[in-house]
Amino acid sequence: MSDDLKLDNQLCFAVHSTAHAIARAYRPLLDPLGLTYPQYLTLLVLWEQDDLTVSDIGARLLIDSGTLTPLLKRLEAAGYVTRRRSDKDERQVRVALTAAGQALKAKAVCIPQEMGKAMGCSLEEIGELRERLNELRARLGQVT
Amino acid sequence: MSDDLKLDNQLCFAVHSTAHAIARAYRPLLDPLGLTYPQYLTLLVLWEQDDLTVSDIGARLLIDSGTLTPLLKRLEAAGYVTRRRSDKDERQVRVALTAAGQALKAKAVCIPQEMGKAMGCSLEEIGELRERLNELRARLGQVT
DNA sequence: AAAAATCAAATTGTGAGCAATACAATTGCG
DNA sequence: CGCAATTGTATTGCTCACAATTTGATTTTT
Repeated sequence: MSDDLKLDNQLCFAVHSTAHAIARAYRPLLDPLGLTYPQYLTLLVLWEQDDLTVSDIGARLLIDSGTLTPLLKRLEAAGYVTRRRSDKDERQVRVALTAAGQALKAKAVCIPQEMGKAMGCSLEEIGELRERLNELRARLGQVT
Repeated sequence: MSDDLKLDNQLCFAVHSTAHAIARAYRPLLDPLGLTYPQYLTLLVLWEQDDLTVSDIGARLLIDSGTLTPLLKRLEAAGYVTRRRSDKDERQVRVALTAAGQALKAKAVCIPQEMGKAMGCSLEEIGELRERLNELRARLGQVT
């Protein structure tokens, strides 16, 4: 009898459950900012480069417009971003940070350190693990 | 200027996006069985040990009953499991595989090999990565 | 034995996530 | 130029995830 179907032998479950554990660990840090974890990831993208189209953000986060559109509308409702059609190409919606959205970055800078503490491992360990996961994701093929 | 908030420096994003990539990679394998990825994980638990309560399954998968109850109802509607109140403690709902649910295991045995191919790494690599993720998840603290 | 505390599941409400589809704008080709 | 194909976003419908609350059963306390 093979153990291939045992839950504890599945890499997929290790990744899956760790992703959930991470999202849960972020919650107490993000609640005070009124952000969910995917909203935080979206702002990370915009803090790095402002004024992007919906598909730019989707390409960065590897999610599609069906997920992003309602999420961006909630960020807009919260006053952190603006959404307006591009003049050049009216199919595109450009997403830009508001002053409040930019200001939020200052409150967020401490989050990576907090998470680093919660993860309780060295920077080398983190970097090593991150690289392995990125390789794995790349091998699993690109989206869309 | 610190790079702490750069998306590509975040371990959390590597885990998060790899988890999604894995779920997407499973889809073509699970679609023919009429299963979603979380439903597949649930059946992995039951194939290992049948006749568990909802909380037993939740403890194994690290998810709560609010997620599990509707998922189990869908598995019941698909004819793969039965749900009935325990005689001893009527607060508990015992979940058991039907004949169809047990039979499905035979069709699922090839899935881990298929995924192994898609991931394209050795068994040692997989085991190593799995261990590191499990340690990380443990450090992030237990649920509930 | 009755009341209180505890516990298990289900329910409700919000926020994702994706496939499929729709629709308008743009591009490309004859 | 004109039409078809493509592109970018939005919409719909289904599933998953969790917090908070509710319902009902069991155990503990008095």
